Amino acid sequence: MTPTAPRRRPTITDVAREAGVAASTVSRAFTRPGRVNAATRDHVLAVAERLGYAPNPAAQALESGRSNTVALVVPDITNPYFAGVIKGAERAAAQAGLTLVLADAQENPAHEEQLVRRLGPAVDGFVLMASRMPDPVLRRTAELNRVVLVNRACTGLASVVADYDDGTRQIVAHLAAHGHRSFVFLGGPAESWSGARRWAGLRAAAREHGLEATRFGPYLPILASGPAAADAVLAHRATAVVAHNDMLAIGVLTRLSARGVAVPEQVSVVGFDNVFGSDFCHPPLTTLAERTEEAGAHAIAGLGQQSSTGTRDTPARVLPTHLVVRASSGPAPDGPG
Amino acid sequence: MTPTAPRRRPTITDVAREAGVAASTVSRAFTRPGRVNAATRDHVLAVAERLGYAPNPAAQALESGRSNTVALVVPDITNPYFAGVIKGAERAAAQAGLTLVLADAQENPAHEEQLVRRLGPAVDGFVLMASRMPDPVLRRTAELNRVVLVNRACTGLASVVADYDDGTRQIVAHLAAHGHRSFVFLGGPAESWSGARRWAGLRAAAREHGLEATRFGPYLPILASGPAAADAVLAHRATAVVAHNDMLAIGVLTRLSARGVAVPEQVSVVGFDNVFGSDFCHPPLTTLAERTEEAGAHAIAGLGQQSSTGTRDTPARVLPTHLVVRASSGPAPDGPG
DNA sequence: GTGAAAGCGCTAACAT
DNA sequence: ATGTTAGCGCTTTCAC
Repeated sequence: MTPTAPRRRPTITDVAREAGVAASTVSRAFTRPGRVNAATRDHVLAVAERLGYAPNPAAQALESGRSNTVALVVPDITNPYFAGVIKGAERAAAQAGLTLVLADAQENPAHEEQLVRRLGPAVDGFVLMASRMPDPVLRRTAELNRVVLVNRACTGLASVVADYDDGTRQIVAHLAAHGHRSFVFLGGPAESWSGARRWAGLRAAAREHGLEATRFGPYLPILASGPAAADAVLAHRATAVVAHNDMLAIGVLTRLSARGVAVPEQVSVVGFDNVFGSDFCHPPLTTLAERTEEAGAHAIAGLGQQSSTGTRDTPARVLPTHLVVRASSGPAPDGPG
Repeated sequence: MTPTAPRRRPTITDVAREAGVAASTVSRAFTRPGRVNAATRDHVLAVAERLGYAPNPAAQALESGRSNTVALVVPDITNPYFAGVIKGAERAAAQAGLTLVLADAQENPAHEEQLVRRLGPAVDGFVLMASRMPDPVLRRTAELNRVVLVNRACTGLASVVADYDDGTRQIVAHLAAHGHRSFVFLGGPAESWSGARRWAGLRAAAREHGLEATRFGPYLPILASGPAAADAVLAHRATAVVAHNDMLAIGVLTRLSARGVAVPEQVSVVGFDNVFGSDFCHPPLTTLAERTEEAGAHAIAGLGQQSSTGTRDTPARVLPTHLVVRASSGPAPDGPG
């Protein structure tokens, strides 16, 4: 049997009364320890500690207009792809003395918009990860908030993006080197900005290398889309397939294995993201890795820059990508290799 | 080139002036739409919309003492194990009109404590997932905040826990049915509450079934601990191994495969958590699944209950577990099966 | 049905 | 070095 509701939180006034000083002195003891007599300060801090006092962030924010809190909005917090970005952002935020709150847009632009509206007044800025909001909404959002986009671009807004042009070139070069003459791209959601960039890059690189590229889809970028995607690949008699992301790629691997198709002997499979699991699926997946932690850290830094310089004219930051070659890709069945 | 800092946020006063009414009317138009003339209300809301006004949560919270925000603190937000809990909590929170913020304790009790202290005044309550804070700290925290624990118990505090007693019994029964006479438990961090519960349950069930149980470790519950753990298992000539969690189990699988040990022919492997990846690792992992989404939802509900009833005397809630049998476990090499 | 005024917890002038 | 005062944006009596 525990007591009832939590007891009232001590306020700065409680501490002041208990310590026999004015509220402003208590405030100073916390925020400008130098500007108060050492003895007084120690006494005040001791009383505060005893009472379990902690400054109310809401009140602080109201006064200063700054909450020292930034929000990171991701499309789906349970998608392992975002783990790296979150980690990187967390570390950078902690280092900058900022509290990071995470919010999940639940793959829903409307929900994302509502989230930003609700959180907006309470935070100092947003990192919008792979935002699905349309450009105009994004721009309107940026009028009232500091914003940095990650893996999404929108003219006039700061962003951090992966170098898909180079990354897709690496993928196509890898396939071409193994004697593949064509490949199939399994596309993700139509509204996905990164999906569009990936396909555009693949197509351009294919042209450079004289490969034929075909797009299938769209597929939901999840394991469960594997069977449909894999069956389409088999029907097309493709020797190589590049999936929108690793989840889809792993789903394809599972289906191919179930249908007795050998990977990479009969079909090579390549994914994007290098997510958790891509190294221990069967066979381990060849995939394009991004510097996700760096992206998260840069995004937070970009936010900080906007605060200090008072401008948001941060150039779009492009982060390198690199192909992680594992066992799921190899020589084309009819190729020279 | 975009403008400089975000423009000042419109306040309730701006809307009031623009709409030609008093601030209190604007407030009512939002919070008690019934108590204001329909025409006035529509006009006010239209003006608010045009100005892009959104109520400042900090100010609302300051006044009412309630923020309609709850915090979910997890030890490591990138650990796929927590994904289900997060999803469940999110859904329940949204349904209850609460904003859910996520915070990452970074596997660090001190950081967790600091987080709770900072966030405490700004939220209506905490869901503490697998908290690593010592009991006394937990109790002190609960004096100032509404708290619900998930997969952690502490007398006097509300909690939602998985039924490890029954779950471990399922695991041991499964191994016994396959003719195993003993197994090795690969333990996780010493301070892990669930780790302790898992081992206690396994030991008790082993006694019931006449199996011999040995504990190794502690190991960090991550993939990278696999080699050390697997080698220990081989040196012990064990026929079955139960790992603290799936990450460790998958790490073990990888090492066993590298060392040419057949699973499950030579060694059966069982994990805990049924995480993302346990179904597509090689071989797919037998593991004890928890109802994680339900746990998250119950935790939020528990918080709501504490608010409405004004008491925190929520009974500990025990959620069933079930063994997902996949290809990593089978008959003992020398057994009857 | 609507407006005026007070106050939530805190900080930043401005005294002293 | 410390106390006093005003005000951040909002809600809530209390008048009208």
